[in-house]
Amino acid sequence: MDGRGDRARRLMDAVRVRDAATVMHLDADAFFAAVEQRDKPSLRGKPVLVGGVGGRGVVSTASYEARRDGARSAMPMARARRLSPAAAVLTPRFAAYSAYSAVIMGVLRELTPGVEPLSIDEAFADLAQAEGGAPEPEDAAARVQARVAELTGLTVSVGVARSKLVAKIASDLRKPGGVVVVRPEDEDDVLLPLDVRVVPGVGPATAAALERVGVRTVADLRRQPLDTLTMTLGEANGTHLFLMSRGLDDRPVVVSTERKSAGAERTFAQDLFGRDLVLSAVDDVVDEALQRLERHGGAARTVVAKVRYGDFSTVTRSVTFSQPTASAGELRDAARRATLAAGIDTPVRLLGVSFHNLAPHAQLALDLHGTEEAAPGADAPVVEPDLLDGLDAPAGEAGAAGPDDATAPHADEPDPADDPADDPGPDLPRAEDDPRLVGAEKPVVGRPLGPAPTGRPLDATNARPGLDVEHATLGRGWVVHVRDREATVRFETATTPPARSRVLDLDADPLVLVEPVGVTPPDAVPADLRRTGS
DNA sequence: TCTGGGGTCCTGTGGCTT
DNA sequence: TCTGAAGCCACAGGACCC
Repeated sequence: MDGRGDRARRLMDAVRVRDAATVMHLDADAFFAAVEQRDKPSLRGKPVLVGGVGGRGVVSTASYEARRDGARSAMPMARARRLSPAAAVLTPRFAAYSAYSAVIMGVLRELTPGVEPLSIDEAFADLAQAEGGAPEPEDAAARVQARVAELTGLTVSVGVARSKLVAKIASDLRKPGGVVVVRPEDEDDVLLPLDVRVVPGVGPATAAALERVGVRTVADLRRQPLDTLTMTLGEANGTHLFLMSRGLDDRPVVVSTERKSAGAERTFAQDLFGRDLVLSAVDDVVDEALQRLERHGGAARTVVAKVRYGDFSTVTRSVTFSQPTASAGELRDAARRATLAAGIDTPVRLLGVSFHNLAPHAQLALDLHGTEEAAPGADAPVVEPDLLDGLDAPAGEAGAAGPDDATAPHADEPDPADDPADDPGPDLPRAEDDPRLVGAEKPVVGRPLGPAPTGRPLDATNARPGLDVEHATLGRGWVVHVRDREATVRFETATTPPARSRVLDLDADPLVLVEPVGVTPPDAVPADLRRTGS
């Protein structure tokens, strides 16, 4: 065997795969849409699209009914609506999804302490860590499904195998509501015929690169020498796929992972143009990013600004401090500088700000004792001086930010006359049929849309289809649409029968935006999943 | 058809230091 | 003093995931 073959052999020998199917992967089916159907009984069995309801929105999740019409995740919402014209289009309610997610993760933790949440609707569970030894995979999967259904009314798909890779692929094979257990001796039969695109890490670009060397299936992939894959896909990705095609994956189930970054970004309904407008919008995005940062340590050393232009090209620029800082002022300044460094001379579609190299507040207090009010430059980020000048320069004296920045030729202002006054929408919330709703979704230029604040009275400016509201006597319901001072609402919840929609005059019958009702967490319900004697 | 928003990870490049 | 190599780091862009 030559040196290259030796390398591949050493690589394979270094992987220690389990000898039994003890890694479970759980995936909630059409999660966002399923939660909406659960909380809104009138939508059960009907097509539902959850995602951005504005003109530039995309679909986060399509219910299975909408998928039958051809709607898919990541599809532009406008196209999904055309494919599924009867679908209810709803804005995401992350607070509700988080509550359901916590219940599902809790169900897994009843089974084993080794639970690794992957996202809001997915997790790995290490059955080998279960108290009393690993249960039978089919048993464990059935119990998890039953328990999730009992507590949330949702269905989940489960895969169990000896590795994360195969467990994840398996959970996707029989959606929705399926259980697929792949024992080691059956792995090749399951894996080899599959399209390479089912392998996690193979997206459109990698799939296209593989196609060029004749690889379409996992079997094709396995026939490729290690060198071919690393030359085609790079060292890390090539090595990864070489091993994955053989089911060689010994990544452990890790209970907690450290957050690496936190940020926010916003796409505007209309492109922004003009230095003042853009910088004002940056401030709003920074505010959101700072809130996230606060939840993940509170301090950061690197600030990255992202600017996407009207032609969808994207530029990022970063600013790094010598020490982490928790000063909102410093972080905000850095975000503004980085945005200017990226360039805002052409119309801006999206602005993003993210914080990296995170550090906890407490550590920061020691490290940066006394520097909070330090003179400019004491801990100055590394940027070109002309950008620093440009930020504070009076209009017309800006440096690299461009000569026209303070005198933008068409700096849009919010236009009160923009409010349409057309037909009311139909019963189900369909933004394109309800111009008021589209209008409400349009940001005041330079002021991106945030989540509607709860506790506020509902009106045409904060209405989004699907949000929870409460009426003094009619109780809880959800917004179908709002036109002027007239709101269409269905007063129903997860535990009521489907309700007809009602039209209310908001002056006579005010409604308040409220938080979603939670679901009962598993530790509040007596159960013993671990010992059910099989 | 016209492309969200939250992230992680990898790669190529270039500067700095030894 | 100059030069090249190697290692490290920061940066920017891109692919990918849900």
